[in-house]
Amino acid sequence: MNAVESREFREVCKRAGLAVTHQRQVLFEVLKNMHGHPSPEEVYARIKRRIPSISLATVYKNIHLFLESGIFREVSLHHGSLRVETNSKPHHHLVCTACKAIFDIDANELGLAEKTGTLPGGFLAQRYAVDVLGLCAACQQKTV
Amino acid sequence: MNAVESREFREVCKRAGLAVTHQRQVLFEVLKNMHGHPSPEEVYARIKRRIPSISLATVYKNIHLFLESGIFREVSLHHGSLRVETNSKPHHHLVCTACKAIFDIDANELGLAEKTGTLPGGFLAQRYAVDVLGLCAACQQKTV
DNA sequence: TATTAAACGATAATTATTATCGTTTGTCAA
DNA sequence: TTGACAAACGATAATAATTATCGTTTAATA
Repeated sequence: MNAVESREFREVCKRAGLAVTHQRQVLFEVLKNMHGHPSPEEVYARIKRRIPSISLATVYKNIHLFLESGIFREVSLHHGSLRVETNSKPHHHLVCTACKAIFDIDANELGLAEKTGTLPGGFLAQRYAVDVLGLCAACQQKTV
Repeated sequence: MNAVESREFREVCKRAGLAVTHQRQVLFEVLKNMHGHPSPEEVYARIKRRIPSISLATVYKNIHLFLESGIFREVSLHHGSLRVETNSKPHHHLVCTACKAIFDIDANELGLAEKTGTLPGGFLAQRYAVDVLGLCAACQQKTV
């Protein structure tokens, strides 16, 4: 990491109220240089090559801090335990980023023009699952 | 459950190649009558009121069978372990329902008209996370 | 450079889920 | 109807992912 990147990282930490530690800095770099959607274990394996003594717990804690601070995002907004969809009508989800509540919205009410058929790359699109992220009415009140 | 519903359930099981058991039938009814996005534990609590001796393992096993057979869906397509998004550009996901692979696609390449601002119900929409479900090129070959 | 809060590493604990296994039940053919 | 056999069941052990705890180390800042 060069001087400019290092300064940037210090800025990022300052904004998030995080101390600048070696582990945190290397994790940041590693994540920036990974591709796709790595799991904490995969990140841990990678960062261990640079800091063999690092703990898996430190990786988890710092990934969470990065997510909370908006420095990185997670792939699935509602990962965690299995949930069954009981609404059989075509619908999408309104996900409140504050309270994590999920509301259903009818597909036609959201009115997206969903392209099915073959997409670039040869992917055959069959169905769209849309999460609209934002704030529910109740949480908008609270944050005012 | 009346005679018509019972016949329907038998049909559903026949199509899925599943035996018609009492536990399975009650689980089916309970799921049909629940709302939202219940977890297996919540379903278990509910079904226990009608079959106190039922095992949590049975609930899990049958929920999975229902999901595999397409009788119900699960809320998140890529639930399970935490994944970090390393692609900082606005993009969406192509999710292969066969091999579970996730490919990124640039938001503008997908070209959805995303309505932000306040939606019906007072939800403040800030960002869209779209999963396009279908089959990747490789899996289309296999299923031919 | 001394103080203090934050972060670290090791690891125990927890949670969600899956596997195992002996017993029971549903299916199907005779 | 019944008997054989596969499927499903309940109890619970095992596993995987994640989080909590706690004594030690390190960074912030006065």
